[in-house]
Amino acid sequence: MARGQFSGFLINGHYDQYFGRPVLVLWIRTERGPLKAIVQEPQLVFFIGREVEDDKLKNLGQFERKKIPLKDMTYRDVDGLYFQNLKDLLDAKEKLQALGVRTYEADIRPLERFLMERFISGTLEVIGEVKETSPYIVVEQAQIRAKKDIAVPFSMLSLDIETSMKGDLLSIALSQVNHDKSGSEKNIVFMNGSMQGQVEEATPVEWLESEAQVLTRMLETIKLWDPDVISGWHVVGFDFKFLEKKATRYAIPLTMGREGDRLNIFERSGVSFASMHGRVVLDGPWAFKSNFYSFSNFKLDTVAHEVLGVGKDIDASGMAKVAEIERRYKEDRAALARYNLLDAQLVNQVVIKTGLFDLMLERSRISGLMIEKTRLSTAAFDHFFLPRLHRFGHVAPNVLDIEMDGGASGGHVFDPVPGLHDHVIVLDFKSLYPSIMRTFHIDPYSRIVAAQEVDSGENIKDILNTPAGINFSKEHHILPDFVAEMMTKRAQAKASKNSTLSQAIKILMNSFYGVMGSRGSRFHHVELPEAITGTGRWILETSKSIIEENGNKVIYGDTDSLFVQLKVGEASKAFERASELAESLNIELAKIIKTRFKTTSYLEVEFEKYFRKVFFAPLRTGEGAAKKRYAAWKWSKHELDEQTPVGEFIFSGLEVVRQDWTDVAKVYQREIYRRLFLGEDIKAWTKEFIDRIKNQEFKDELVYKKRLSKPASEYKKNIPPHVRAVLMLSQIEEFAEEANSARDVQYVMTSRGPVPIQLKPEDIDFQHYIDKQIRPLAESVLWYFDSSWDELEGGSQLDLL
DNA sequence: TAGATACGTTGAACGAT
DNA sequence: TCGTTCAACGTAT
Repeated sequence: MARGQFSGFLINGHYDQYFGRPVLVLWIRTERGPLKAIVQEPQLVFFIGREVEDDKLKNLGQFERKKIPLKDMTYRDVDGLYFQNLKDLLDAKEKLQALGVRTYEADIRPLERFLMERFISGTLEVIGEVKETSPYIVVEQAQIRAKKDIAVPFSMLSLDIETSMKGDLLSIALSQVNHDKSGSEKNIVFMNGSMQGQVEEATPVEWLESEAQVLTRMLETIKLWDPDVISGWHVVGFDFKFLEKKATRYAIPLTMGREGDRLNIFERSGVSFASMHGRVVLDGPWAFKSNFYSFSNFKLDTVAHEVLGVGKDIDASGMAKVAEIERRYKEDRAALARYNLLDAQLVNQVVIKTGLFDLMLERSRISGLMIEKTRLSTAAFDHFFLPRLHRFGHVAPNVLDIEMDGGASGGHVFDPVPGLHDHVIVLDFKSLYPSIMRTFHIDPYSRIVAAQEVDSGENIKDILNTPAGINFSKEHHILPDFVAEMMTKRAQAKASKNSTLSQAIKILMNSFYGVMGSRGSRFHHVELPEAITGTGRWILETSKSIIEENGNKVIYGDTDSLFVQLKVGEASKAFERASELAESLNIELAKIIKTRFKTTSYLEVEFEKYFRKVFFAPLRTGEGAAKKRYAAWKWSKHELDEQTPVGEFIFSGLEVVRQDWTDVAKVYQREIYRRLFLGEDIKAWTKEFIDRIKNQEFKDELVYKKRLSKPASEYKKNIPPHVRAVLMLSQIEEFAEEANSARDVQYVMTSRGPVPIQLKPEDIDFQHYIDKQIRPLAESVLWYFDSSWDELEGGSQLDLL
C-alpha cells in the first residue's frame, strides 16, 4: 500500500464500525476524484462532575474515567468518560440521566466533535494508506487536518420523474453538469414505453419496457456518472418518495449512494429529508429557502422565469398539467421526454445562475458544517465556540439541560407620526447585533467569567455592565473575537467583490443572536439576548437624543434604523447633510460608550437612503400611525437636480408587499400612493376605479392566496375563509385528494362565500372587493385629506343625479 | 438532525344587548 | 346588532 496525500472539500460523512472498531468515514471531493477517508478510533467522550462517585458508574459497560483540567460553566470540576464505541456512550448517557447524574456534551456526535476540535471547515487535507483508486480513492488510517483555500469542481446531477395520475412511472430524466460552469452536460431520458413522436438529438431517450427497467437504468446511470450532488425540485418529498415505493414493489434497492448504499429518507417534524454516502442531496425550493433567496413563489416555473427568463415547456399547473403529461405519454412520448428533460435542466441552471450551490459551499467553509447541514445555526455556533471554550478550560452542558425561561424582549420600534413627511433620511446601523456583541463583549463565556468575578469579588474592574444591567468580562471572551474576525473577512470579501463569501458571513453573523436566544442551543441564557436587545434599545434611544439635540427630528425607527427629518434649509443638500449626520452620530456614540463603559465602539451608522416623501398611514384600529407600515418616494442624488424626478416607490409592510391581498388591491394601492406623492387627484380616480371593478375589468386580479399552517380538517377553533375554500374543494371527489394535502389555497369571493379557483366560479361578489380590498386602502390616504369613503360614495351618487 | 421578537389586519366566535 | 377577544397569517427587522 502506498501512502498518499490529498486535499479537497468535505461532502459528508458518518460514524461507523469496521471489524468491531469505531471509525469515521469522510467523503471528500478532491481534484483527483472522489475520496473515502477512514479515520480510526475517533475520540468518544463526554463529561461528568468530579464529585460523582464511581459507584454510580458501575453498570455503564466499558469506559475509562480520567481527571481532566476542565470545569463546567458554573466552575465545577469535571472528569472525562472515554468509550470504546458510540453505542456504549449513548447507553451510558441514558443510564446516567435515569440516575439523575448530569452529563456534559453527551449530545455531540463523534464526527462533529472530530471536525470542530481540528478546526476543520469545509476543506481539508488527507494523508494515509491508499487502499484503492477506483471508482473512488479509499484512504485508510487517514489523518485529517484543516486546509484552507482549496477549490474543487463539483458535479451535479438533476433528477426529475414524470408519473401518471394513477401512479405509474412514465419516465425519468437525468441531467448532469460540472459545477465549474464549463458547460459540459450529460443528458438522458428513460422512457417507460416504445418510441413515439419526433425524437431530437438534444433529447436522448432510452425506450424501455417496464417501470423496473427504468429504475434499473437510472441507478446504473447514477453509478456511472458518479455525481457529487443530486438535485431536483421537491426531489425528496416527491421523486425520491415515489421511487422508493416502486423500488420496494420491484425489490430493487435504491442504491444511489457512492458506495452502493441505499437512499435514506427520513422525517423531522413533518419535513422529509434524504441522504446518502458521498453525495449531497440538494432539494431546490428547500435549499433556496434555507439560503434566504426570495422569489414570487417557489414553483420551478416561477423561479426559472425570474432567474433565467424562460419557462417550462408545459404552461399549466395542477390537473391541467397532469392531463397534458398523460396526453403526451399517449400521443407524443418524444415531447414528454423533452418536457421531462427540460425540467431537470432548469434545476441545474437556476442553481448555477443564482450561485445557490456556491453559497452553500461558502457557508460550509465559514461555518464548518457539512454542506447539507449549513442551515443548523446552533450547530454552527457549537462548531467554533466549543473548541475555544475547551481551551479556556470549560465544558458545555447538553442542550436538554438548558433551563427554560421567559425569553427576552426584542428590538425597539418608535411610534411614527402619522401622515406625509418631506425630506426624510434613513440611517441604519450596520450589522447592529453583531457589532453590539463585539463592542459590549456579549458572549456566553464572558458572562460566566463576570459572574465568577462578582461572586469572588476579584478583578471587579474587568466587569462591563451593559445598559440592560447585565455583566460581561472585558478581557475574557470568545464570541467578540470571532465576530471581529468575521467582520474583517467580510470587509476583505467585499473589497475583492466576493459577494458570495460576504453573504455567507452575513448569514452566519446574523444567526448568533438567534442561537443565544434559542432554547435549542446549549449556550442559551436569557441574559445573552436580553443584553443584546437591551443595548440595541439603548443605542436607538441615545441616538435619537443626539440627533434631536442637534435640531433634527426623528420621526420613526425600527430596531436598527432611524428616520430623520431634515430641516427646511437642509433639503437641497440632503445627501451631504445625511452623511454628516451619520458621521457625527458615530463619533458621539463612540464618545459616550468610551466614557460610560470604558470600551471601544464598533457600532457603525450608515446613511441608507433619502425619501423625498414618506407616508405613515393611521392605524386602522386605534390612535396614531401603524408601525412597520409605510410608503415612500425614494430619490437618488441626481434626482434632486432633475425637472421631473422619477425616483422609486418603496412599500414596507403595506398590502402591496403582502401575498395574501389580491392583485386588484395592489394595483390600487401602488397608484394611490403614486398620486399622493406626486400631488395628483385621488378622489375622482378612486370613484372611477370602483366603477371599473363593478364593470368587471379586474376579473383576473381578484384571487386571494393564502397558506395553510395545517391540514384543512384540523382547523377547530375557527374556520377562516381560506380554510372554508379548501373544505369546499375536499367535498368534490375530483379534487378531494388535492384538497386534503393542500398547503396553500387560491380562492375568490362569491355570493356563496369563498370558492377555490379550481371550481371556476362565475358569481363573483364585486362589492366585497370594493368594501374589503379597496376601501381600507383608500381610507388610509383619504384620512390625510380629512376626507372619507362615504363622502366619495356620496359624490358618486350626486354625479348620478 | 430547534435562530429571535414586534407588529397589524382580518374575520370567526362569542356573549351581551 | 354590536363590541370584544383571539386565531391565523404574513410581515419588518
